[in-house]
Amino acid sequence: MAKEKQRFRHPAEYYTDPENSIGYLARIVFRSFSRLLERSTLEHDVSAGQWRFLRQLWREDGITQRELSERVGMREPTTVVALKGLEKAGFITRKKTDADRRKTYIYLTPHAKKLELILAPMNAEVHEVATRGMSDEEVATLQALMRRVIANLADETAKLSELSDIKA
Amino acid sequence: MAKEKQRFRHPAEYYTDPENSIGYLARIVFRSFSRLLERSTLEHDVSAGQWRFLRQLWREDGITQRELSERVGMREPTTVVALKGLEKAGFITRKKTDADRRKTYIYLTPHAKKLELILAPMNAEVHEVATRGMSDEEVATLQALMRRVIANLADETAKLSELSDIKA
DNA sequence: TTCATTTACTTAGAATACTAATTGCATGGA
DNA sequence: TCCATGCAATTAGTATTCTAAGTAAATGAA
Repeated sequence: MAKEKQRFRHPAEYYTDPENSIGYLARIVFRSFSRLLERSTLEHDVSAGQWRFLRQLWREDGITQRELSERVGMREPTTVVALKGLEKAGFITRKKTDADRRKTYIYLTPHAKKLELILAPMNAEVHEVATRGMSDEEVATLQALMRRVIANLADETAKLSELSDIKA
Repeated sequence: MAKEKQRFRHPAEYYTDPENSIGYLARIVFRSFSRLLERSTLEHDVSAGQWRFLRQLWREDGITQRELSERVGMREPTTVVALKGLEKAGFITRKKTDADRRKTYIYLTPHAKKLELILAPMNAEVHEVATRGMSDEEVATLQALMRRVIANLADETAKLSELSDIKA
């Protein structure tokens, strides 16, 4: 049992025991979080997907579609579809200018702006629930470790993309 | 600055700063992880979604569709669609028995069984990349904290479901 | 000036996941 | 025995997300 401390690094564990996989755990965290949040937001006709766009617009109103996509971490076709829904539901309006006629600027309607006071605390509540019984340090540790995982995966993805760019 | 240590528990931070939200971070971890894994598995015509079903079947061959759904954490209609794809691709076969003619048992084909040796280590590799530069202890901490978040959210969801059951 | 390239957005088509409703089968109490 | 109830799988319809390919507008180098 001298190697006991090594057990988390043994590859076999990751596929015989999915419950230990960071990817699997992150999926469950994300989905549980989203579903719980959606229980509240749906009462105001806002889905979890729409919530992510609204959250960004509460911070930065009047940005372009492309900027919004980047901030939210979605591809542009996704944003197109989401904005269609948000526009239809009366949460946003789109505006074009003559300065650059390709760009579309997104603005919140007064209704959507008011919703911030109701919806934004809902996320905070779910966050409180999710971190119940955890100390501030533990929460900070979790955030920091997840960010390191994200950075590691982004580095690797960038490295692999470079390689395939060279091949192409 | 006496309250500096409290900053992670202040609700306002969770919606003015999405980057700190556990839900947001988990989403990025999950998606980065899946995409990186898929880069490798797609070379063997296995998508990230299919991989999750195969992984479970490598552990437990011959279970029912319902059991498979539960283990993988998917709803049954999702499993139906996924299995259709897996069957068409020659990874699984379905069998019915007379004992209970409602049930469908899922079996891996010899081809899919062989793929375990190739595909399973790919997950381990991505896991290695994701946790690069982290000590075994840090990895274990991350896993434990995510599990606590999952347990917290599950508790709350169960509590809310009970409440709505009573109302109904 | 002109046209190749880049940028911003859109469309088309697919994969993955859900809820709600349906079908078919099994089972246990009246 | 029979039927209400419950279980297993499916179908139908929708939402969210993606990639690839397309359109229209702006830009910059020859």
